Amino acid sequence: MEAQAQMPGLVRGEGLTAWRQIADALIADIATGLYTAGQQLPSEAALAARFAVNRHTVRRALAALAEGGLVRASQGRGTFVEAAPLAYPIGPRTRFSEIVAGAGREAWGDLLAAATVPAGAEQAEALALAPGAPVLELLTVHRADETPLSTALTWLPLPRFSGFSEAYAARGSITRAFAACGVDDYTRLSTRIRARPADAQEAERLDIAPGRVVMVVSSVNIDAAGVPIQANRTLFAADRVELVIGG
Amino acid sequence: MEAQAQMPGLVRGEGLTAWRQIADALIADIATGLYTAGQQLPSEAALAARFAVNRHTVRRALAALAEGGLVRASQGRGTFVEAAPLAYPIGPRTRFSEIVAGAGREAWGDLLAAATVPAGAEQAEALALAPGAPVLELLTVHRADETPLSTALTWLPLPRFSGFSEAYAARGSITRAFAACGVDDYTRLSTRIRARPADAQEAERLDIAPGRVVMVVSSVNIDAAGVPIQANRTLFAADRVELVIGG
DNA sequence: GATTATTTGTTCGTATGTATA
DNA sequence: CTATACATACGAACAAATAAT
Repeated sequence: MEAQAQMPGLVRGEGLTAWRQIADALIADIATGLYTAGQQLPSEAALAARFAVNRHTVRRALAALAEGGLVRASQGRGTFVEAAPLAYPIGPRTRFSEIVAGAGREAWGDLLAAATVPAGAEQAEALALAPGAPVLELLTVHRADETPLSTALTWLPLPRFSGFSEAYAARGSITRAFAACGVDDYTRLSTRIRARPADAQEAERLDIAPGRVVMVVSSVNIDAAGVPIQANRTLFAADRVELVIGG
Repeated sequence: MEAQAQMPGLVRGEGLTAWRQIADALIADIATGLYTAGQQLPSEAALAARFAVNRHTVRRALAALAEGGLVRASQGRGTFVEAAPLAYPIGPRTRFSEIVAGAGREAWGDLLAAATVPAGAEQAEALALAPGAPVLELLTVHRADETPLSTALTWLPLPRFSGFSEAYAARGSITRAFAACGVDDYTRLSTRIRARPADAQEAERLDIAPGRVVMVVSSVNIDAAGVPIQANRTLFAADRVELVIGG
């Protein structure tokens, strides 16, 4: 055993594991701004050389950072510093597009699928419909500057919102699609929040690793007359969003 | 093809998939109390026989229930009904003891540790103190009928709340401890919600497996005069609690 | 479009130290 | 004291995705 102290600050055999010290060093580098949000870290090979350890040891340290949502690895591209989580106010007038735009980022929603389905028990109750009544089900992904923040399943009562899919696909915003359907204003009636690991499909839609945590926000929106117009189950990537109430 | 309608209510080839109908039937069974929390469901084979479908179809239905947190499968043991999460309203007058009591369960908070520490940057800002000013730091666990629902780190400005630890330990409630310190009313100023896996210590305090998801709720409480009296970081076991806003 | 280089992801194998039964 | 399990670390090779040529 020799040549163990080639990297300043990396002390071997003193209780602190090598990967933990490397992780701390990288955390400090990010905190001090040496690496900034969106920036690519040096390759695993380069970091292994810098700290004079095996590439596996660097990978263990990077895994710890990824666990905390600080960085994200992308096969074939590199490892990148994640942006600080976006503060997402939840209230009676929650609007994804306005929140993202207010943070200086560009908002867009992609329509992945649309189908007419009979309302399940939960959706029927939320929308005050008979169970089995036809509703429009939309699967969407919502991005801020190309980064997916959330994915949602949305149910809309159907005779009324038959043209919603096309309006949403063209405008990329629930608010604007509602406006195109004659709904100028709407408010949030109720919100319920849970959290759990993402399954494989959800993870792919949000561009996160399977098993990472998502916050599940179930809500109901009503129009100015108090009629329920939208039941919603939105999954937020917990690493990228912080829900804010009041304040 | 024959013998496809042995189970009442299961209609094939009518838009509703078989697995969706089976899922709805099981949801109804759980809702009506046929299967109760903690109880083991019939085996997949038994359910396949009951609905006259292949076991794969039952598995698809059970996967949908597990997705929603209604049941949990355990390899080699069986599939069990999960306890319904406690609806936990988050608002300006959030009181743990009242919420739990309102659900017909007994609330109690245990004080695990108390210490006088210098305020960190975050706590100092929340409490409008100078960084490093002495604050009382409490580590608590909150139970409903012996089941831990949450664990919290609480910071209180110190000249004012020197007797808080003893008051809390004796009364098992933040609200009652505040009353003992002369604070008759307080309201929640702001709330921020994140979610992540629990580490080993947190998991032990909440009596959950390490890595299970916790919702991290950071809040600030103010007294009737608008003075910040408490900064708080509460971890909820995501399987046991559903946060509710408005409605 | 095809090729090549770069980068992360995965899986072997080996060795060592540490905590536990 | 021994045996077992687990975590840590190094080495090598290959697979898979991406970017540049």
